[in-house]
Amino acid sequence: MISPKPAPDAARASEPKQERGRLRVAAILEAGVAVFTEKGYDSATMTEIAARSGTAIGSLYRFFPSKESLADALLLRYALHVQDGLADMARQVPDMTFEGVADAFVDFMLVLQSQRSFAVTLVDARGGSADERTRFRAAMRGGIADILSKAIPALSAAKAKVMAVVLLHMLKSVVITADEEPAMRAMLLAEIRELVRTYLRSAAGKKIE
Amino acid sequence: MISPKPAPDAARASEPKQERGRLRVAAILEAGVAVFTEKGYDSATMTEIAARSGTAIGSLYRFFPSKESLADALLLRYALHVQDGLADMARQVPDMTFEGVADAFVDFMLVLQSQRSFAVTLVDARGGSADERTRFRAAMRGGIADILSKAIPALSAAKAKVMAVVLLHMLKSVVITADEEPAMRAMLLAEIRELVRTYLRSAAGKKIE
Amino acid sequence: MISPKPAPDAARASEPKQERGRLRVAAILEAGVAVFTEKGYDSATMTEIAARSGTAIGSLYRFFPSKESLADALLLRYALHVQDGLADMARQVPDMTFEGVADAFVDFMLVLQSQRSFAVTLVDARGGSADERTRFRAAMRGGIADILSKAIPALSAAKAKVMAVVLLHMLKSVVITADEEPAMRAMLLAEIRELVRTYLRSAAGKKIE
Amino acid sequence: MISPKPAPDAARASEPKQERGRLRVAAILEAGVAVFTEKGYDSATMTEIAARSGTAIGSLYRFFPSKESLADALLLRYALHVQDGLADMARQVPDMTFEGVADAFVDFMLVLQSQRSFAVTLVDARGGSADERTRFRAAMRGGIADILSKAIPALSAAKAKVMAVVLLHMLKSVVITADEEPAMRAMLLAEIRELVRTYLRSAAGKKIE
DNA sequence: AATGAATGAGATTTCATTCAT
DNA sequence: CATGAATGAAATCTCATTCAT
Repeated sequence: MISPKPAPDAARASEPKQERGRLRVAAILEAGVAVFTEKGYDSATMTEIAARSGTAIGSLYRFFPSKESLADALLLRYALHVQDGLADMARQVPDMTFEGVADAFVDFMLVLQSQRSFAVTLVDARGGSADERTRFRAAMRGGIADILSKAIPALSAAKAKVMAVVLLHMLKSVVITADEEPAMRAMLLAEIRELVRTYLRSAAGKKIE
Repeated sequence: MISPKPAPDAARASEPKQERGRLRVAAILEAGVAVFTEKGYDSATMTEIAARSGTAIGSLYRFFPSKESLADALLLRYALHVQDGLADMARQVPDMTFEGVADAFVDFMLVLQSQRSFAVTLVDARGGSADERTRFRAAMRGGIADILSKAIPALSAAKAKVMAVVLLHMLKSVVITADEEPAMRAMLLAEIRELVRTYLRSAAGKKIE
Repeated sequence: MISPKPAPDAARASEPKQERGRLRVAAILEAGVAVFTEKGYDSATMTEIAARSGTAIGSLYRFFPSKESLADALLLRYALHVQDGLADMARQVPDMTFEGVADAFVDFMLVLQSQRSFAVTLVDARGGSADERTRFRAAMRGGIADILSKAIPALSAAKAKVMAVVLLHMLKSVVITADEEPAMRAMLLAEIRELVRTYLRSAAGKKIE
Repeated sequence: MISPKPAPDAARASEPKQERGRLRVAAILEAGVAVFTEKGYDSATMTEIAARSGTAIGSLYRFFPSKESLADALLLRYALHVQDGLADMARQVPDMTFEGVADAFVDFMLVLQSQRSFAVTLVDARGGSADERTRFRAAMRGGIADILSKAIPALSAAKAKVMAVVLLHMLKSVVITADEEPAMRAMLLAEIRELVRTYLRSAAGKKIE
């Protein structure tokens, strides 16, 4: 993340260039999301990403010196976005019931996926460097474990971590329901929602009582 | 990497008519599983599969006239194997408790995955023809729904189908635990096992009481 | 050797936008003429055309995204050239005798063939798309019929068309004489010239007297 | 041409084998004609020829050790057939008018082509060895020149040879008309027939009077 | 002798990446 | 800096021909 604040009254001479660059990068990232999502990492081509973002291939490579680096950047951006969301959620947990937390998890995935489901593609397939993928996974798990700890104070750190992994996997199914027929999808979401509630409840029950 | 489109072709060009041919095909299938698992569908290359199975590239194409046909054949073989396993399980359900059924599901996935986890790769990514993938998914869902219906007779067919989808997704996490460190893996498996039990129990409870 | 089917594509992927590109394309076209002429469509290889034009194979495919598209482009270029020549000839017909017209036809073929005799190869064999070949043939026939109508005004349109087909075929022999020994070739050309004259004369005579 | 006459009362023990071989070869030749005609020399595959003739690929190679040798054999067989026909024609020439001879030429091509038009493919393209092709052409030219000499006794040998080349080329158009629509084809054949008559007549006139 | 499995050079085509303009 | 032409390794697939059974 490049800090976006120049001195407010600095000379504007070089500003437009930077501004243009930022727009260009944004366009590339959007195109990258679109193409990776549609085609998968391997079948996506840098040429198409360049074309869709209205960028010359040479310019694309100026900003992202390799296909992998572009995937990494997308993953990072997505990770930050997810972390934000999870942090928000963590702050609201104290005022929520188990059911509320469970629903919040499912809703959170629904929001994410409506924005970009490509993360599944990139994280679960081989997009980007293994490092970046690992980091991303760790961040998500950490965020979820944190929320779980807050929602169920009796939980040990270890248990929270284990539950986070399982919960994260369960939540992925939310994204996958997008491929189902609408009627089926509705039933699936209801079922998943119920299962997450059950999961949290039972975890709390076991530990608490 | 988009491959030059092959005409839609049968899963297999010609059944081998000699013993030699059968051995060759077996070797190719094993190598196919290995390479698809390691690299994913797109990144796997026919050249590598040929090399690993000690087969000349031309011979590989004699039996599997396209990359897609090889993926389809693997998927089909795996599907048959899974169906067998689920059918076996269905027969034993009458004598089992909920806990027993839940454990059987998890154990079943453990057995499968120790054999070949590539199905996840091939089914969830873009391996093989969409048809074959759809058929495979339907078969798995059907088999699981069947077992659920037998284990919880009060279940409606529709509810069983929905649960099968959710359960199948949960069980996939069993395969994925293979990437975790041994200690973590053990804890995850225990957790998943418990969750599956909880899921079955709550489904039964809701319908029954 | 059947090539993996390409999607039907435009004759040219992208017009070159720089001077360099234009030179490259010219070099490729020349090499294409040479190789197609020597080897025929099927036996000609893109690799050889690239090598002979001093072009990397990837660059060749940048301009002509398939072997067929290259053949089509060559055919089109040749067709335009031929149409020009026939149009020129049509303009001069009013001032010519039958003998003059006959000789002009033969000379026209001699000029064409000294430039590139590959068209016979590409049109009569299976070069390029069937569409392009058909269009080419129609253009040639039309041009010749036009001249015949002008040279022999009494000719019906239908008769002119039939004669054009026959005449065109006869004129092809001019190209083929290139393979004969010089002495033989001279005699053949004289003979063909005489035959074409006879043909025109007899067509005129029949209709006129 | 293998002489087909064994001693009439020789032991029959080995006969069936030879007989089988002859049938096999005949089947291969027919399949060869069909496939070469449909696909052209390059695109025809030995595998398809083997399949269509009900022969194992290994057996095909026992009789014809290369694709070229098969093409040569076909060409040779065709040449003999053509020579026979031309020899027949030569014998009948003394009793014929110019018009009769001209028509006989055209009819002869019609008969040939209805049998196998593949010769054009094989001779004009690159099928078989250059040697065989040259020999074939020479034979046809010789046969035609011979007939011309008989039909027009005043013709010098050299002139007959030249005329044979031109005439042969003209006659090829008969074969090519097969691709035209029926109505057009009829008109073309009539036109060609007339042109051949005119050619012979003018040749006779010039030399005689 | 017959069969068909096996071979591997070579063809077309793609695409990440570099580099001249 | 931007542009897009150029590069070439590598992938998929074919087929004439050989060789083990």
